[in-house]
Amino acid sequence: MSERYAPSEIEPKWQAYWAAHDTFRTPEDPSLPKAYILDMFPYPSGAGLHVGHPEGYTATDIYCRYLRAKGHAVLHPMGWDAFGLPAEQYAIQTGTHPAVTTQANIATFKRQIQSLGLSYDWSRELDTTDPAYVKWTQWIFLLLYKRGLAYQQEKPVNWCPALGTVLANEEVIDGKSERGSHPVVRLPLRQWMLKITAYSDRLLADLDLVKWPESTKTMQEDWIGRSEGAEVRFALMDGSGEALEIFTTRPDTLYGATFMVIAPEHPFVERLATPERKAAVDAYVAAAKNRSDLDRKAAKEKTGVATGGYVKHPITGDSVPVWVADYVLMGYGTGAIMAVPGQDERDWEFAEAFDLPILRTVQPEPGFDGKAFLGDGPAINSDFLNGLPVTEAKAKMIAHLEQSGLGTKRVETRLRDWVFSRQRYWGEPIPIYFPVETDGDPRQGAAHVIRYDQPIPVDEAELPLRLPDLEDFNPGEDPAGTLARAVDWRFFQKDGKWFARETNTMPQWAGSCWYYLRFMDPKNPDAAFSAEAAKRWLPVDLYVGGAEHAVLHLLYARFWHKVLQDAGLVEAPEPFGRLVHQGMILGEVEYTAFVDASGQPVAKEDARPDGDGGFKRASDGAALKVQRFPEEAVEKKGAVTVLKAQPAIQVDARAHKMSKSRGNVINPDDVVKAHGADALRLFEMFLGPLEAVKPWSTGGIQGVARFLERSWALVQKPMTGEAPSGELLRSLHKTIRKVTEDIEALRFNTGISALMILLNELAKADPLPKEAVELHVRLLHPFAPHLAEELWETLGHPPSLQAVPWPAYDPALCVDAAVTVAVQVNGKLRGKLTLPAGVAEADALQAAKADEGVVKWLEGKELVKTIWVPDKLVSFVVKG
RNA sequence: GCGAAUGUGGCGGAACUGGUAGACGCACUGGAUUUAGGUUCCAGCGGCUCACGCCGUGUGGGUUCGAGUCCCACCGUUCGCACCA
Repeated sequence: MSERYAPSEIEPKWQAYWAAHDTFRTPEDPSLPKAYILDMFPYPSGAGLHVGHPEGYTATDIYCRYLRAKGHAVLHPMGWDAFGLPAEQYAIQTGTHPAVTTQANIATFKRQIQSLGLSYDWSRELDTTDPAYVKWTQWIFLLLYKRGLAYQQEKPVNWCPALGTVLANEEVIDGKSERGSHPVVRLPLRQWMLKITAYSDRLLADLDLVKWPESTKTMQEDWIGRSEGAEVRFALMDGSGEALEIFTTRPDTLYGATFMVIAPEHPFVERLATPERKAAVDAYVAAAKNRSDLDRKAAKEKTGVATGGYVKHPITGDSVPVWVADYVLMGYGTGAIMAVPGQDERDWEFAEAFDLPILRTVQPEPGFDGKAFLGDGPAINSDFLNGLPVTEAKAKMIAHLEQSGLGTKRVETRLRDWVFSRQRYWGEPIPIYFPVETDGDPRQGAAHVIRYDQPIPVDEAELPLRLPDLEDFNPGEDPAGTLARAVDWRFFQKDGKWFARETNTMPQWAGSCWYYLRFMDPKNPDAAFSAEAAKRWLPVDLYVGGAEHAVLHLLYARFWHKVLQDAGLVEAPEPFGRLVHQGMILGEVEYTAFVDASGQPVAKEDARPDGDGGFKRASDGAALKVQRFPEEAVEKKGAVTVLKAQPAIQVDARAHKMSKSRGNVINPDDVVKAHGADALRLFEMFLGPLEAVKPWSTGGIQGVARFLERSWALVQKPMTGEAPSGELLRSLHKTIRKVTEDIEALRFNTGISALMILLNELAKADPLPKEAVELHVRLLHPFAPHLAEELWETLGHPPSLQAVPWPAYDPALCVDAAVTVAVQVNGKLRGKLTLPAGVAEADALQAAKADEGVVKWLEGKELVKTIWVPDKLVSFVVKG
């Protein structure tokens, strides 16, 4: 052993020890309480690990090491979400097969993760691109298909020519692809859809069963967007007997419906447009079709045109004019609304813009001077509803509509079915094929028709359906995707007939929808996972991952889980019992100010956005740029930070997201090299609460590195065999309690702080009881496992420390013998007393009154009230 | 615009159900050790004040003997959603 703490020596040593001894293999013993602790598995990008990854991973690692020491059977696996666009794009550019790139990236990620000493059971490692895994992803797809939850639909989708793929709405940001910012156009295409909407009620209701951050639950609720209302039929006036169906959440306001609005894509547009209005309507519809989402968002003014047509009000029988406007969306409800300007802001705006009548049907509260009134109040102008508050009026109207056959109660959700196919190469092939009508060999270019209306599932025995090997990964111009070009793979003969395979592949979400299930039973060749494994391990007890997955991944995985539950494969209704999002680690704080072309700093107040993402000087329009200043060049002045050289110039002090372009990325490899994995782990945990967003600080790591060195030094000191006693004993028990409670609550920053306090005390102890040092090492173990193992060995114990039970504390020893009692007079602190714990009220009051700091504040005053908080505080209220 | 979170020293952050604000660490200052730098150790470190003391948890009000913590209004920052009928 070397003289000094040398992480570069001890860390590889213990990593090798753990690997050789299978220290973290999941115990089979069913008598142990189970704990399934899961990290969101990463996409192994070419950039390698980021300091953000170890944050969540270290948190779960600490928790797992603690639980093992507490005697739990811990399942803590790691794997790779390895399908994905970057590998495919790299393949397109270089011709390297995505599998090759993916495996190389996985190797890098694995090396980096292992260098952090994380306690994964690597025997359960999985990779979503592994055919043995793909087989079961496809199997689950077929399960969905057979349960009627997967269907094909021609859909206008977001076709991105540059990526050669269709993107989900949520993957399109401002009309560009989320990855790569390529332009996106709308195009109708045959798609596989998953009927997630069939589960919307359960996905909503079962959020009550899980311990998740409230914000995440709210986001899922909003995403599902359930609203109750009614479907109402307004008869067409053309004598066809057909009706315009609308959805409303405010059936109580039916009497206030002064006009109707339908979406430009609504099928009735043609029928309702009168000959004299047809040209205007057609022009509006055509314009709406060409408007990008960006334009639609940017336009605040309501636009629309009257069709000239009318429908019949179901109750009053009045003729109601029908308008076309793009503020009504075809994708929600029925694509048609009854406009009630009196109680709806959007309808009010539209009515004002086009001079349409407005009728209030809810009495606004006195003094209300707004426009549309959305609040509660008695119904007015509404015949049989008059006087009823909103909720009752709604119910009464729905009952009336149902009785008279004019409408029905209806629940609408914002959630839409999930577009599940991608026109990509690097994904799981969808295990479906179709009959082909042809006279020749379609592989040779014979004319053929693929009967997409007759899908046939691939036989389970034939799974996995593998991807063909290609040399050219270019998607080409065919939106049907890369696989459409692989004709030898695509077309095949069976019993003399030709068939064509589905050329769409699954989205990246597919693999991550069920990986937590495969981890329970990763090598099973006969099933996705066994029933026993599911019973033993589900649900996941703690799931840690980024908040960016708050909606999509977590909602999709819950959906699949519920389908599997219905199929009898899992019992637990929810996959993830407790969920925590680690906060992002930002780059180091940067100081910036505007400068002009000559490099002269310019005050913030003189800068204006130039409308092009940049800034200009207000006075002369000269272009300004944002310049970084070193920390030494700035100082804090009052509430603001300014340049030292020019205190009139205010600088912006803030931390930014780490990004390659900003050049503020911290590579964990560098930190490990400089300070060791234990220091990196400890520092990331010490930075602040796990859930908080926090800036990295290169200097700050010194603090934890010093702490580790001092822990090392402590163990090199002479020790006594005598048991700890007195205040030291109490400190030890208090620290055990604090660290235990903090680990349970994932409050690692304060837990580490408690260890630092203990170390400071131990460093001063003379004599130094060996037992106390051992306790420090045992408590340190989950946080800095390499050092703790090394010190445990130095102390003369056989490895591994992981096998040593977690220390227990005696609550009786967690209280101090003496307490400090604060004395307040009229709420202000006037003195402090040191008294024995559990002191009687009378004794404390007597001591307080006698305290010299307090006496002068009581003299000559009348004592009105005395408050006694045991062991804490005496408060006197005086008058005069 | 709507929704959620958040605001505490120069910095990251502590503070259990209202009860000693600033734990722990970084940076900084002084001292010891050292040829020197670094390391290590000791001490100090919210602001004002010679001091008694006063002020201080984004701002302004309120409740309370007592508010970082509870209530009301506002401001800033971050995240999410964005015409969802």
